[in-house]
Amino acid sequence: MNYWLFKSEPDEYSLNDLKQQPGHTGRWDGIRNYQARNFLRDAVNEGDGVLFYHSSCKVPAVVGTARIARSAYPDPAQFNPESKYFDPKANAENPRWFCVDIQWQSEFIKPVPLTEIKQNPALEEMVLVKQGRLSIQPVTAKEWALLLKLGGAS
DNA sequence: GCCAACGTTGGC
DNA sequence: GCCAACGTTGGC
Repeated sequence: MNYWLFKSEPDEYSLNDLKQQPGHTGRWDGIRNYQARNFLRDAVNEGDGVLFYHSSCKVPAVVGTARIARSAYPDPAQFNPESKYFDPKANAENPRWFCVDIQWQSEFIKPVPLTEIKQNPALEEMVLVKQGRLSIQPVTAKEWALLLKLGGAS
Protein backbone atom coordinates (compact mmCIF):
# COMPACT_ATOMS: atom_id res chain seq x y z
CA MET A 1 0.00 0.00 0.00
CA ASN A 2 1.45 3.32 -1.12
CA TYR A 3 0.40 6.90 -0.56
CA TRP A 4 0.28 9.75 -3.07
CA LEU A 5 -0.54 13.39 -3.38
CA PHE A 6 -2.52 14.44 -6.46
CA LYS A 7 -2.76 18.10 -7.39
CA SER A 8 -5.75 19.59 -9.11
CA GLU A 9 -6.95 23.08 -9.82
CA PRO A 10 -10.33 23.30 -8.10
CA ASP A 11 -11.68 25.40 -10.98
CA GLU A 12 -10.92 22.48 -13.28
CA TYR A 13 -11.62 19.50 -11.06
CA SER A 14 -12.23 19.80 -7.35
CA LEU A 15 -12.62 17.22 -4.60
CA ASN A 16 -16.34 17.94 -4.71
CA ASP A 17 -16.43 17.36 -8.48
CA LEU A 18 -15.00 13.90 -7.81
CA LYS A 19 -17.62 13.29 -5.13
CA GLN A 20 -20.39 14.17 -7.62
CA GLN A 21 -19.28 11.45 -10.06
CA PRO A 22 -21.25 8.19 -10.23
CA GLY A 23 -19.92 5.92 -7.51
CA HIS A 24 -17.82 8.86 -6.31
CA THR A 25 -15.32 7.63 -8.87
CA GLY A 26 -13.68 9.55 -11.68
CA ARG A 27 -10.85 9.27 -14.18
CA TRP A 28 -7.64 11.07 -13.36
CA ASP A 29 -6.44 11.93 -16.85
CA GLY A 30 -4.57 14.61 -18.72
CA ILE A 31 -1.22 13.91 -17.05
CA ARG A 32 1.36 15.15 -19.54
CA ASN A 33 4.48 15.23 -17.43
CA TYR A 34 6.92 12.34 -17.60
CA GLN A 35 7.82 12.24 -13.94
CA ALA A 36 4.15 12.15 -12.95
CA ARG A 37 3.44 9.66 -15.75
CA ASN A 38 6.10 7.28 -14.49
CA PHE A 39 4.67 7.29 -10.98
CA LEU A 40 1.21 6.63 -12.39
CA ARG A 41 2.27 3.85 -14.72
CA ASP A 42 4.82 2.09 -12.54
CA ALA A 43 3.99 2.63 -8.91
CA VAL A 44 0.38 3.62 -8.31
CA ASN A 45 -1.68 0.56 -7.37
CA GLU A 46 -5.34 -0.12 -6.76
CA GLY A 47 -6.19 0.60 -3.14
CA ASP A 48 -3.43 3.18 -2.63
CA GLY A 49 -4.28 6.30 -0.66
CA VAL A 50 -4.40 9.74 -2.26
CA LEU A 51 -4.14 13.15 -0.63
CA PHE A 52 -6.28 15.48 -2.73
CA TYR A 53 -4.55 18.84 -3.13
CA HIS A 54 -6.04 22.04 -4.53
CA SER A 55 -3.46 24.09 -6.43
CA SER A 56 -3.47 27.47 -8.20
CA CYS A 57 -6.20 28.85 -6.01
CA LYS A 58 -6.63 31.30 -3.16
CA VAL A 59 -5.54 28.88 -0.43
CA PRO A 60 -3.55 25.96 -1.85
CA ALA A 61 -4.25 23.08 0.52
CA VAL A 62 -4.75 19.37 1.05
CA VAL A 63 -8.52 19.14 1.24
CA GLY A 64 -9.33 15.45 1.59
CA THR A 65 -8.52 11.92 0.54
CA ALA A 66 -9.31 9.45 -2.20
CA ARG A 67 -8.27 5.92 -3.06
CA ILE A 68 -7.06 4.39 -6.29
CA ALA A 69 -10.02 2.52 -7.79
CA ARG A 70 -8.21 1.30 -10.91
CA SER A 71 -4.50 1.21 -11.65
CA ALA A 72 -2.92 2.69 -14.76
CA TYR A 73 -4.36 2.26 -18.25
CA PRO A 74 -3.73 4.27 -21.43
CA ASP A 75 -5.30 7.74 -21.26
CA PRO A 76 -7.94 7.73 -24.05
CA ALA A 77 -7.63 11.50 -24.47
CA GLN A 78 -4.23 11.14 -26.13
CA PHE A 79 -5.87 9.40 -29.13
CA ASN A 80 -8.69 11.92 -29.50
CA PRO A 81 -7.89 14.77 -31.93
CA GLU A 82 -10.74 16.78 -30.40
CA SER A 83 -9.20 16.66 -26.94
CA LYS A 84 -6.83 19.28 -25.64
CA TYR A 85 -4.79 16.34 -24.37
CA PHE A 86 -4.41 14.88 -27.88
CA ASP A 87 -0.89 13.71 -28.62
CA PRO A 88 -0.14 13.04 -32.31
CA LYS A 89 2.94 11.04 -31.35
CA ALA A 90 0.95 8.50 -29.35
CA ASN A 91 -0.82 5.45 -30.75
CA ALA A 92 -2.74 2.49 -29.36
CA GLU A 93 0.16 0.05 -29.77
CA ASN A 94 2.49 2.43 -28.04
CA PRO A 95 0.58 4.65 -25.64
CA ARG A 96 2.56 7.48 -24.17
CA TRP A 97 0.23 8.68 -21.42
CA PHE A 98 -1.65 6.92 -18.67
CA CYS A 99 -4.51 7.60 -16.31
CA VAL A 100 -6.06 5.98 -13.25
CA ASP A 101 -9.52 5.99 -11.68
CA ILE A 102 -9.85 7.38 -8.18
CA GLN A 103 -12.69 7.22 -5.71
CA TRP A 104 -13.63 10.00 -3.30
CA GLN A 105 -13.00 8.94 0.27
CA SER A 106 -13.13 11.84 2.70
CA GLU A 107 -13.24 15.59 2.97
CA PHE A 108 -11.08 17.11 5.69
CA ILE A 109 -12.91 18.92 8.48
CA LYS A 110 -10.04 21.37 8.32
CA PRO A 111 -8.13 21.68 5.02
CA VAL A 112 -4.37 21.79 5.56
CA PRO A 113 -2.92 24.82 3.73
CA LEU A 114 0.47 24.72 2.04
CA THR A 115 1.69 27.45 4.42
CA GLU A 116 0.96 25.21 7.40
CA ILE A 117 2.65 22.24 5.75
CA LYS A 118 5.75 24.35 5.09
CA GLN A 119 5.91 25.43 8.72
CA ASN A 120 5.69 21.91 10.13
CA PRO A 121 9.18 20.43 10.67
CA ALA A 122 7.74 16.91 10.42
CA LEU A 123 6.66 17.68 6.85
CA GLU A 124 9.73 19.46 5.55
CA GLU A 125 10.78 16.42 3.51
CA MET A 126 7.50 16.30 1.60
CA VAL A 127 7.95 16.43 -2.16
CA LEU A 128 5.32 19.13 -2.11
CA VAL A 129 7.70 21.34 -0.13
CA LYS A 130 10.94 20.34 -1.82
CA GLN A 131 9.83 20.31 -5.43
CA GLY A 132 7.21 22.47 -7.03
CA ARG A 133 5.27 21.65 -10.14
CA LEU A 134 4.85 17.93 -9.81
CA SER A 135 1.20 16.95 -10.00
CA ILE A 136 1.59 13.36 -8.80
CA GLN A 137 4.01 12.64 -6.01
CA PRO A 138 4.73 10.00 -3.37
CA VAL A 139 3.86 10.57 0.28
CA THR A 140 5.30 8.54 3.16
CA ALA A 141 3.06 6.63 5.60
CA LYS A 142 4.16 9.01 8.33
CA GLU A 143 3.27 12.09 6.28
CA TRP A 144 -0.06 10.53 5.34
CA ALA A 145 -0.96 9.86 8.98
CA LEU A 146 0.03 13.36 10.05
CA LEU A 147 -1.90 15.06 7.26
CA LEU A 148 -5.03 13.10 8.17
CA LYS A 149 -4.58 14.13 11.77
CA LEU A 150 -4.07 17.80 10.88
CA GLY A 151 -7.11 17.65 8.63
CA GLY A 152 -9.25 16.28 11.43
CA ALA A 153 -9.88 13.05 9.55
CA SER A 154 -8.54 10.60 12.07
C1' DG B 1 -0.43 38.96 -13.41
C1' DC B 2 4.40 38.19 -12.37
C1' DC B 3 8.10 35.30 -12.40
C1' DA B 4 11.07 31.39 -10.68
C1' DA B 5 11.86 26.66 -11.40
C1' DC B 6 12.14 23.25 -14.33
C1' DG B 7 11.01 20.27 -18.35
C1' DT B 8 10.93 19.80 -23.36
C1' DT B 9 12.13 20.98 -28.06
C1' DG B 10 14.99 21.60 -31.82
C1' DG B 11 19.06 23.71 -34.23
C1' DC B 12 23.67 22.86 -34.74
C1' DG C 1 24.70 15.41 -27.36
C1' DC C 2 24.85 20.32 -25.98
C1' DC C 3 22.33 24.16 -24.81
C1' DA C 4 19.39 28.20 -25.89
C1' DA C 5 14.71 29.15 -26.47
C1' DC C 6 10.40 28.30 -25.20
C1' DG C 7 6.32 26.56 -22.57
C1' DT C 8 4.12 25.25 -18.29
C1' DT C 9 3.30 24.99 -13.42
C1' DG C 10 1.94 27.08 -9.48
C1' DG C 11 2.96 30.13 -5.39
C1' DC C 12 2.68 34.73 -4.27
